[in-house]
Amino acid sequence: MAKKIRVLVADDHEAIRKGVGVFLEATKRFELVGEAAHGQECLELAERLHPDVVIMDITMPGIDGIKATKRLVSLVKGIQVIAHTCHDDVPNVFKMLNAGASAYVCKGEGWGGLLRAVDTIAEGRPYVSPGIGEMDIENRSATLDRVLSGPRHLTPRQLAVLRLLAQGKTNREMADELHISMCTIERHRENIRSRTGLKTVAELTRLAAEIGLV
Amino acid sequence: MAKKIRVLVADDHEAIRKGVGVFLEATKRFELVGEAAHGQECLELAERLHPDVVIMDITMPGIDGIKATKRLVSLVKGIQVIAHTCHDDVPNVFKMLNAGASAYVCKGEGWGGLLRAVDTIAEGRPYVSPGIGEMDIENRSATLDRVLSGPRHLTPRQLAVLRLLAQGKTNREMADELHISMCTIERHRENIRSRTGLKTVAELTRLAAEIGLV
DNA sequence: ACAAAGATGGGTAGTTCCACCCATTGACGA
DNA sequence: TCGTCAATGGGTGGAACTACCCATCTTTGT
Repeated sequence: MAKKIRVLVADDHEAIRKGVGVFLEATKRFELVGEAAHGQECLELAERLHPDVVIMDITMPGIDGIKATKRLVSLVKGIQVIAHTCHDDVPNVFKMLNAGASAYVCKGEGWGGLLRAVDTIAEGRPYVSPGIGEMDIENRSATLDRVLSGPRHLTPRQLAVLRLLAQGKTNREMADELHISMCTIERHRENIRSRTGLKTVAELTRLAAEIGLV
Repeated sequence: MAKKIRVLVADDHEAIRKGVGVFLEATKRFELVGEAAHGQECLELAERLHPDVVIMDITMPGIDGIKATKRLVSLVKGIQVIAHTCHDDVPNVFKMLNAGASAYVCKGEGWGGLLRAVDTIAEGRPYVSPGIGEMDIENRSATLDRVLSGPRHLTPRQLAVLRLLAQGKTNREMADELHISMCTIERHRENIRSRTGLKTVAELTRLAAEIGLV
């Protein structure tokens, strides 16, 4: 077997870090080179240790996983980031992938998910846990590409509004649920319309269904 | 082999009748006992010849296939009706099945579909061409049952409006497409709302998707 | 023959949404 | 630093939809 893959784990829960560490060592294929409890520590360790892969949580005190990922990919050449969190909603998946992560593994998937993720990105392909919005990063449709990347992509906030809209919520209900004013909801809907070219609720609902928001 | 199954064909296109006839005779399992070009002729022949199975088109001059089926099943004891048409929309499927048809075969399926239909209904089970709204008459969901049967079922016209609604059409566009006034469209939507309990376009769109209308 | 149900058409008042316009704030990258 | 973009909040006029009311006509089943 070739040289072990050097891994850095960033998670604010010690139990998770230790668990991942035990798993990694048990496979004999990985080497745990460091642990970080927050984004700042993660950046420092990564710069000093130059790991091959960083397993990154999203919710961490201070610099969160999304910001840390953005900085990591421009800071450490060739580093691979695996998002490993319990947030299984689509907006967070894409925030992490857009930030530069190569994989997204739901904690609920267990250790096997991490192993598959590492294997997959080692082949240069992105990986997303099965069951997240029924979406496969490799088989995503042209619609998915159009909506979630490129110049006319939808922002996370817009996706959140689209999801609520597809659930049948009115502007008033969406405003209450997102704790913002109705004016802002209409603004988001306006932007969604101009970017997707779809104006009726029915069309937007089917779009939401296509990309796995409902 | 047991006695041949006696078949009556009702279709306003002669080419279809002859084609079905040739196919039936070729199998050595069926006997073509008569041909009808419209509903009235079909009823008369069926009453006189007492066939085992009637292969019935929907669009026929005078008495159409749906009316003819309703009368046939109460007129000729134990007769089986196979709907055989090019209308592959769900409302027509259910109109025929509710009228008393035992099977629904799309003409696009070819002769093999008819053969499978006869085999299936010979075992006492209903048959519907695969690919029609992705719906299996045996595995239909609770939603499908609720919407298409019972005291709160949707009428064919209401299903038509629901389908157009789910496609993103406005009331005016639906009115033009169905050649009725906007007032009637609103009336249908009102009835759909009261029967399903769903009031937003998003909810109705998802319902339409569930039952295979889109 | 009669009742029930479906389909058709109309009116009116109120609510919601659409399509434009305007602005400020914060974060990020060139 | 400066420009861009996302997110926030606001206004205004018109279009669309909702929730009620009313009716006639046909078909269907009893």
